[in-house]
Amino acid sequence: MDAGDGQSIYDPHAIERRWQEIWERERTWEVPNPGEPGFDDSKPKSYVLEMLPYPSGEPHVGHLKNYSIGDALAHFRRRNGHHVIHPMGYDAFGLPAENNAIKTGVHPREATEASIEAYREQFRAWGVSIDWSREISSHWPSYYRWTQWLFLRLYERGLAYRAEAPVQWCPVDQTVLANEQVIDGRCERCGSLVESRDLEQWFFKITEYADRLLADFDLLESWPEHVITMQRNWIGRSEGAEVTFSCEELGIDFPVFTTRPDTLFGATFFVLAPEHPDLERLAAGTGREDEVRAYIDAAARESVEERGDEGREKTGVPLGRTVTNPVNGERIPMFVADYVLMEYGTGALMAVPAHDARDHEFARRFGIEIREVVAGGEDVQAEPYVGDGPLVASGPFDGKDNREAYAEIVEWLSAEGKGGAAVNYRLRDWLLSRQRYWGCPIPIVYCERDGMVAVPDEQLPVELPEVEDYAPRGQSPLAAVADWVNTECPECGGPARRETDTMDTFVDSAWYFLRYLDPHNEELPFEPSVANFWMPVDNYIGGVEHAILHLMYARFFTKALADMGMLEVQEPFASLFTQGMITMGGAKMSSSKGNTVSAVATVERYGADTARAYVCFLAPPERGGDWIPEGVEGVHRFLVRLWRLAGEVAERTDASAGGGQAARDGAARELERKAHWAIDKVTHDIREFQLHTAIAAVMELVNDAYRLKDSLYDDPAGAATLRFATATAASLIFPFAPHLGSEVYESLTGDRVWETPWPQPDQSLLAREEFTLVVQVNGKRRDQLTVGADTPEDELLELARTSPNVIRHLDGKQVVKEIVVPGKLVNLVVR
RNA sequence: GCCGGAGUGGCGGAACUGGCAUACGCGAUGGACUCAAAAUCCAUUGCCCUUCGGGGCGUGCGGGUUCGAAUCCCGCCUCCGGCACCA
Repeated sequence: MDAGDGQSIYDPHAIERRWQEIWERERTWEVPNPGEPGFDDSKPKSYVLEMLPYPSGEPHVGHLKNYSIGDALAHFRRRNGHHVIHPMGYDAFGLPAENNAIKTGVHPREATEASIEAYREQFRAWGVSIDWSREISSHWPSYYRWTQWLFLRLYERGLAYRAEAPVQWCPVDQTVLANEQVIDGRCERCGSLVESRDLEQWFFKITEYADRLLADFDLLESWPEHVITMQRNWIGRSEGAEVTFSCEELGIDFPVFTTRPDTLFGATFFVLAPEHPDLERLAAGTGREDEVRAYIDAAARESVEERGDEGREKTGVPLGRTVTNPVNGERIPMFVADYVLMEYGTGALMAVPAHDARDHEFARRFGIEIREVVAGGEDVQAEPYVGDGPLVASGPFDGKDNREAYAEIVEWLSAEGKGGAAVNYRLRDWLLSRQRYWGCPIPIVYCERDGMVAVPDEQLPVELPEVEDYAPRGQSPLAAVADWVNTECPECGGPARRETDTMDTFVDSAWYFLRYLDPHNEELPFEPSVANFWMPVDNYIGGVEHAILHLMYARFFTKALADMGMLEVQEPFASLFTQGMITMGGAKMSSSKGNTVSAVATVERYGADTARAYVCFLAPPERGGDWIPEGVEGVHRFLVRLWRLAGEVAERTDASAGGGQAARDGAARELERKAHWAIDKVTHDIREFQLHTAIAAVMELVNDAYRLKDSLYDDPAGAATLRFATATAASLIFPFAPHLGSEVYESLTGDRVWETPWPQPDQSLLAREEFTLVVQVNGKRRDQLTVGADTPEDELLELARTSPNVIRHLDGKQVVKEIVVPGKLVNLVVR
């Protein structure tokens, strides 16, 4: 370690190993639950959580960034006197491991556990301050036992149900997908075009919570506005009316949802979705059966993307039937058309071509009447008019403003029993069953006598059996495991078959943050009193890609648990921080492009401290940033500078000398002020997640120390200040470079930095003694003067007026206005 | 199409409530050290003009408010993200 000139070389690996061993041996980051030894009632709690990783291969720089941000915050909170819980786990179930198993024959458990080991090793090598006593993994029976338990609680409450529904099917992965997992009509995982199928599936009734999921945004402390907006759009609440049209020939009522009850008199046709269950009945006896059936079949064969393409021409087939418009008794023709979605509203709609673009297009194509009922458009025959105006051709409502008429028509409908106000959501129930192996088994059996029966709690977990063949065949590979599938009915003891579908992995991750709080509980998923102490998560940190799915599912579970009396909070995550993605050469990193940066290699080359500090420094953390190899060098150089400075200061100054009382002036005063400025700045910036400027502030402090150090060594007060400034730099960089921070701090103070309270700035040193007065003439800077902070306004003005540079610009003109901003500038306005 | 977000040097970016635009880092240039190089340290670095005092222009574009605008208002342009036949 000795370079021969009395200076030791910065050897990150040796330093990092040393501190990691101490933290591991002393279990430094373990935190007790209330009532356990070491728990201190007087401390506030802080739950700092990064999204748990999906273990695949080894961690990449995105993980490094995620956990570096979270760890910085965890350290900051601890040193500010909080009990900080900072746990780690693995989202271990899921398709990639299973697809890999199909390809290689390696059991998904084996591949996953090898990967978990790689992650664990990296987290240790990075020096992340994790409470390892709380580690969990979603594929452990001790974890998924409680996933199943929670499923059963939801089942009991009718929040988990089985139903046949048109679902989105991925033909490659041979499984259904949740609505949220279909991106642009393609499977989120494999990219293949998604098909529609009618299947019996398990759902969670998240729609029952739609209103609360919207309303409770108000309870959040700090979430990015755009994430809230995305969720709000996803839930897609629409207010409108339900209106019943009836087909008198067959005696069937067809309620429809509309957001425009004011245009009811303009309905000139009626459309059903191709999946509508009444189509067969409607077509029967009209002579159009074949044509209708052919259309339905064609629609079913189409991919979701093809069908959803907005640009394509409208298609449809007349049904040869009519329904009656309740407001005017008019009989209008019925059609089946694929622009109507079965999943939204009632799967049927009233078409008002004059005032809706889609209906307009369809009407033009099929030669249906386009009847204007809201005046104000140019020519509704050519272009639909969607704006406001007085009603026309609307019977008793003629001449009324359409918005006014809206309310009156809804009232009329409800008085007549023909409908009323209604709300609809874009949000669909959460389809959670998957026809795949590597997931949490659904704890249900089917008995010939008793039908669908829940597995009793004491028989949980329903363990995932071993299989030889993971290939999906349209049903779960579990269906082939005869001695697992065939079981006894818990009610009658008779023969029964197990549910062979497994759960979507998003179920596993919808509650994991609660299991961390009480990970060894064998009676319950968590003890409510313990959870109520730690919850909510104070800071949740992760990628924006989870802005909708995971976050909404976790919110839903939290609300359901609150309704069961197991939680007091309504929202799991008080503050959310979404980090931006690190790119390489401006492009997303991917192994196929060959532009990935290995976190492991970076840590091996520069040490964890450099790698961690760099990912926090390269850009504002919420924004993405491009990985620049020279930038890593720059941060490394800074850490080396701090290291060398500390070595020199430790050697040339005396720890006992100086104290804090000696009078400081000149350079010592300047450096002392800078140190307090840095404390203030870093404290503020960490709170604001401005980690890059926090690190920049420490860089400034170190730069100033370098600039001033040679003038400080000879004087005891100066030497003490230099020592203080260097130790302060170590203390402030500790959240980002914990090993170096610990090492330098200890060498200068003999103390462990993480046991040292976060420094407080001396307010009296933050106030400036003098400042640079900017003098402007007509808003243009003409001079700058260094003046005392307490200089009175009239003196500032006088200084400004007499500045030679200013006089040059005043020359003969008349000063019409003088503006003085204390502590900043003087502006003379001349004419 | 609808809903968000962002445009600042050669590059990543900074600027708390309108008050020195470009902190910090990268890159570049010059110098010191060295036989030399690397490393390190020091200096310079928005563009244009300059008699070296300084002057002009500069935060996507065009207007406006103000003593003063990167910041506020109006109208555009571009890029990124989300949703997208949701009645």
